[in-house]
Amino acid sequence: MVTSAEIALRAGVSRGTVDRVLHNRGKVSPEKEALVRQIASELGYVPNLAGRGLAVRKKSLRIGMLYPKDDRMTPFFKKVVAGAQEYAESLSAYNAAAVFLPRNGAVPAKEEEIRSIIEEAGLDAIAFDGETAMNCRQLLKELKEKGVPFVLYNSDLQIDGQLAYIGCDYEKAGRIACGLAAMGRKDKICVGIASHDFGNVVSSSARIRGFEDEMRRFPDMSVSFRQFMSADLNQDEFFEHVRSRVQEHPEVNVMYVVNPGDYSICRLIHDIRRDIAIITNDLIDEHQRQMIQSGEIAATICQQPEVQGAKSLEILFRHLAFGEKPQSDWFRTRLSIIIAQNADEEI
Amino acid sequence: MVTSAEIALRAGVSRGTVDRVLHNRGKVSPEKEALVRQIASELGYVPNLAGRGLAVRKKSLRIGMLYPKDDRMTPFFKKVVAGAQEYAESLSAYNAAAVFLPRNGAVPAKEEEIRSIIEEAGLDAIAFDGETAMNCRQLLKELKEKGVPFVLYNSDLQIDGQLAYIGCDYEKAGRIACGLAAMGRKDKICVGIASHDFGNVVSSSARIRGFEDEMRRFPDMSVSFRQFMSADLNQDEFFEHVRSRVQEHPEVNVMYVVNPGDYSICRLIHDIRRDIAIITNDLIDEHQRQMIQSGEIAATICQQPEVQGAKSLEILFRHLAFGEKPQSDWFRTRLSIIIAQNADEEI
DNA sequence: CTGAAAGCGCTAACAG
DNA sequence: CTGTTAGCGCTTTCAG
Repeated sequence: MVTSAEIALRAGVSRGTVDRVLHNRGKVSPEKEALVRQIASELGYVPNLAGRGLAVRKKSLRIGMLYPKDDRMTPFFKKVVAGAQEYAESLSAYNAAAVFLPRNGAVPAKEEEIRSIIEEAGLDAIAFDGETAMNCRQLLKELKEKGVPFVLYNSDLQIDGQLAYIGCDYEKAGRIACGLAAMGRKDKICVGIASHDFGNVVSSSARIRGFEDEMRRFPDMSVSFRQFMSADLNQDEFFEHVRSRVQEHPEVNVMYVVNPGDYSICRLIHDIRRDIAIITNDLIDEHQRQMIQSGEIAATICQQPEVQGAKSLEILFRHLAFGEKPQSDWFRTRLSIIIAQNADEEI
Repeated sequence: MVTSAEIALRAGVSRGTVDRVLHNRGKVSPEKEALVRQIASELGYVPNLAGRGLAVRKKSLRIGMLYPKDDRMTPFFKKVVAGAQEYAESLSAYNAAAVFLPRNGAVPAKEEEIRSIIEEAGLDAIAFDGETAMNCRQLLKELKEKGVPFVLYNSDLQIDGQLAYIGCDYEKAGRIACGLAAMGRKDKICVGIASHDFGNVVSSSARIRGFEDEMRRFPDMSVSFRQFMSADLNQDEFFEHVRSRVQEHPEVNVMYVVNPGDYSICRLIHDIRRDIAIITNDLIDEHQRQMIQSGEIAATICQQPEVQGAKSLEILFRHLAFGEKPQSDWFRTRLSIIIAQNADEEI
């Protein structure tokens, strides 16, 4: 392994100078700078992580993690936060810390509210979930200008300035669901789609788009109905609507239940007609796991919520601590297929 | 974060003594030992990895990685070794190194051959693939007695002495294959099983056992035929046997092709009858990936070969360097389901 | 603009 | 049996 001392020796300068060059910090004469850079690249210098890890303690870094907290969202984001929390423990070795910043997820984010939350916390970097970020565009712009690094996780936003987006490819998730819907079926495939939102949530609509796009591979597949939530419905009425749609469409043999955690809908559908294959997204609940293991739910597509939380912090920390840029501006979490026989895999 | 210096201070001893206690090294008076242990556990002491990482360089550790190398095995073990090699790069930061030790995989391992390979290499720890280990029981016993740590990877052995087994649950892989075979099918499911071995390889027979055991969930599923390799057949004759079996059994609608990399068999089957769903194990070849994406192969179950290589080295290194015992004596690699829509995922 | 030096936490060699 | 010390590679502060 080549060390910075080795480079200093060969370049006839001190380690301090090597460090200044390699971190673009302070002034160094152009000749020395060029020499150091050349020797470093010739020798293939890679800074030692253990050495850095010790030295970085002086920075006392603080990284904020925003997330929506309310009854409906909790199950999914609980797992995101759990993943972040586990990673956060490892930060104490570097004298760094994660600061968890819940916001009221029952109502849309208010930019001023978020601004005060993060200013109060005194942070070196921040992770935003996409839904929160959506209402904070001005704030994000300011962070970019001030040079405070931030990432977006779980759902993306068409802005620039973020260090990375961490999350799955929702269209692909929809395409995988479609592939599973088609698997093994020789007869006509008639799909019902139920989504417990107003049809405007980015993740759901991307999944449905992916599903319907992938349908072109399967000429015998068609969508019989789509049932969304709407403003004039309450929870029970939405359920009733799903029930009647299923009953009105006896030809339906596959239901794509788009939203996470809606296992009560799955039970409802299963109770009407046992021969409908139900495909869902995200496995976040023990009831749901049992329904997969028993066959009530045919398959589920998961998007690694824990990894989303952990990677968001990790990318920010490594950037602050070691100056690392993420390999790509999109860290794609794995989309895994869960069926009865591997439902014990991920929590 | 609590440091060993903090413990030393509170216990009124030196850091050297704390270190001796915490690593069971050298002699310490019983009272001091008890005091140090108590304070350490009260404070929840966790050694700092960065500090250790620097200090461990003095050990100059060498870890051996045995693997079979021949034309037939190469594709799978190439990926194992690639994973190990990538991890090995990170070892240079700790002044440690992995030593790769291929053996002739075309013939069964000879214990004496393996013994001389590893003695020559001068190793602190060794990773054995299960097939090699199977013929080296005496050697493993000696390693255990000498206190040289070793792990088994890819396939397990009923012995004790290894630090861990790193690999998948082959029976579970078979059960997953069965679940996929059943997915969406309402008609009778008739399965043909083809395995490019003599029916005695541990991994294949475990997969078939899992598959057939899981069949009890599906009363309408049955096995029409099983075709293995045998000593009096060459490659082409084996293929011909598979072909006639498929032709003799027009009722077959699912083929379980057990061995990795046998995509030529898959093509053969697909060419006979396009409506047979083919299920395979391990995705190790670009041809195979294309066959999944095009739908010629319906699904594949993968076992993370790269992780097997990397984790084998990691477990040994962390044991030697930091005295860590693995959390469990079986590191289970993930069994993931690959279909056309997610075939771009793992290489 | 540059070098020297201190110190992060841990381990091991060396004295006592 | 126990304390002291050097040093792993890196960053940063302090002099110059």
